[in-house]
Amino acid sequence: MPELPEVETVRQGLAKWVTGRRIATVEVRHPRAVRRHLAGDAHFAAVLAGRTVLDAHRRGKYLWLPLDSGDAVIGHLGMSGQLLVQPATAPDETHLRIRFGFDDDGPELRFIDQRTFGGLSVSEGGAELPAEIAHIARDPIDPAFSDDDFVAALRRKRTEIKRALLDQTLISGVGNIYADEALWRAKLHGARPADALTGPAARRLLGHVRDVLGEALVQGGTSFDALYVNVNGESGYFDRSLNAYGREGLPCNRCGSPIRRESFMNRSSYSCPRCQPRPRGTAVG
DNA sequence: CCAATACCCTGAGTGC
DNA sequence: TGCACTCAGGGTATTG
Repeated sequence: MPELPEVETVRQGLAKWVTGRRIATVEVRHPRAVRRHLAGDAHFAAVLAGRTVLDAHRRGKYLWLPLDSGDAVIGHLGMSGQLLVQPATAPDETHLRIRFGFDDDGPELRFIDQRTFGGLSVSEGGAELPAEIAHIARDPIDPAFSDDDFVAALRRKRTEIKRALLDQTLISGVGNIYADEALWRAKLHGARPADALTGPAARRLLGHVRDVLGEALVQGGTSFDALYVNVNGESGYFDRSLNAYGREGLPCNRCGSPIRRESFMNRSSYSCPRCQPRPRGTAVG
C-alpha cells in the first residue's frame, strides 16, 4: 500500500529514468486508468505525444511529471498501482493500464494497477503545481512544512487523532500503516480527540510521524505482497521494522502485551492495549 | 463550513 | 471443486 515512502521511492526512480525523455506514444489499455479527462483516452494520448518530461515531483501520495508544454502528467498509485520502467520487449503485465513509449526507443514507462484505485491524468498548465492537487498539504519531510501550523491545525480538529493523521489536507503522505506506527511510537490511541492533545504532545506525535516516514524511506518503503515495488520492480523491506501494523496477537515490542486490532473507518487499526489505552468513555470497536 | 460516511475495484483468503 | 463472503484502503462525492 503505497504511502509517502513508497511514492517517494517511485518518484526518485521516475526522475532518474524518465527525465529528459520525449514521449512518442501513449497507449491507454483501461479507460478507468485515465482520470478527469473528459475529452477521452485518445485526446489524453494525443496531448502527451511529443512532449518531453522535465522532472518528477511529488505532493503527498501524488506524483506529477512537468512537461515542456507547461502541462503535467499527474499520477496516483491508489491501493495497488505501480509505475514500472520496462524494456519494450518485456511481456505485458496482467493489469497493464497505460503504456508510454519514448522516441529514444529506450525502456517504456508502464502504469499497472490491479484494483484501479489509482490513475493518471493531465493537468493543463500544471507543471509548477497542478491545481488538481493544490489542496493536498505538504508532507512532514518537505522542508517547507510548518510544524507550528500543523500543530495548531491538528488541535483545532474536532475529530480523532488517527482520522486527522489520515487527512491529506492537514498533513500528507500518511496512510493507515504509518499512522498506526506513529501512534504506537507516541503511545497514543488513535481514538483520542485531536483537540484534547496538548501542544507538546502534538509536537511529539509529529516527530514520530516524521521519524517513521523517514526511516521507511531509507529502506525503500514497505512491502507485504509485492504489489508495491519501485520502478525497477524491487520491494522495500520496512515491513520488517513494523511495531503495530498487521501484528494482531503478536507481543508488543515494548511491553509484550498482544497487539490488538480494532475496526475503524472500514479498515483496521493496530495498537498496544497497554501502551496505548483507549480514551476514557469509548467503547472497543 | 466541517465531519462522517459511501463508494469505487479485484484478487487472495476462508468457511462450508 | 466451487461458491459466497470478507478483507485490503486512498481519495472523492455525497450526506448529515
